[in-house]
Amino acid sequence: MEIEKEIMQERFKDEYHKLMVNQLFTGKWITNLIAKQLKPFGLTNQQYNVLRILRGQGKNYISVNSISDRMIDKMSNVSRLIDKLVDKKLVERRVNKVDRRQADILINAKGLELVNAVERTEDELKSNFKSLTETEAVQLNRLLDNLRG
Amino acid sequence: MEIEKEIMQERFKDEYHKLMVNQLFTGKWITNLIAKQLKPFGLTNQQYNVLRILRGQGKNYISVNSISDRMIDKMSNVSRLIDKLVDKKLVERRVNKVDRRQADILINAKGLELVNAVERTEDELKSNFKSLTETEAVQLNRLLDNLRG
DNA sequence: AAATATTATCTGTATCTACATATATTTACA
DNA sequence: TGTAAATATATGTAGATACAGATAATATTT
Repeated sequence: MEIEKEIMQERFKDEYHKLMVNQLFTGKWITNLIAKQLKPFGLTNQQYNVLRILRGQGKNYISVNSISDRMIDKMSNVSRLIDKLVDKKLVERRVNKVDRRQADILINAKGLELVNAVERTEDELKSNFKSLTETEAVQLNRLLDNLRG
Repeated sequence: MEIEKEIMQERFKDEYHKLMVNQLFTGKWITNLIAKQLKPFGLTNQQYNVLRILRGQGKNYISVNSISDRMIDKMSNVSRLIDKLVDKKLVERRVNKVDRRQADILINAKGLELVNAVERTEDELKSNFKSLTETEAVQLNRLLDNLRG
């Protein structure tokens, strides 16, 4: 649907202003779709993002800072986010032996199983985007990258 | 910058998955830019969004529900958001005489002045998007609308 | 008209988020 | 070596957010 209709606004000052609003709206739209996908699994979007990052590291430990660098939403409290995942027994945390300031994090079997279970529901999520052809998706990716300069 | 570099991920499963991540990342990027713009004015992104909606209504009162319909982020607590704006003496709230369930909201002079003051700083915000030509902006808007189906 | 459903807004609660600051450890360098 | 600076993570706090449910007024049905 056109962004004008989504937020009942008839016109924008210029194409850039419209783009800003459209971008914010679409970002929120996807965030909510993912939140709904994750709800049955008891995970927040950020927790899921962290679990996927950890899965990508395989059996290698990774520091809190490195996780933050790889996150979509580079928020400030990866610490407490990890706390939650430790509480849920999805990841392990231990002090790095070489640099004792550093906390090393590793996903465990239960965590892996959970990410994989979520991923099995991806088709339903993706069905929301199928109105774009792959060519358009490529084009959109390129424009978004350009937008951020 | 390419999204792969922004989040240090080498590859995505497919172009749609990349698009989802890119869209979330870019949405968050803009959200943060706006938050920074608003900080000196003591407003949150949603408060600013509401004030602009109210300004668009001129001297007409508008209900809490209608505000919600027009918001970029259609979150659940417009009530408490309005509370904040009332506390700050930027808007007025009164009970609708015809339908007493309904709360009518109106922006006041101080509120108008504040939105206008923020808007005078828009050029700096927009300078972040100038890497796109207007043609590309039109194209991006169209693709985002298509993405949401 | 009384009972029921619907609508509009508000409130309670747990959790999340942003920001500032604290703590602990390591590095740099005088 | 000893002290300051830098780095990595954690914590305190205020406020924002999502969700469920409460309250109040209006509309609909019987």
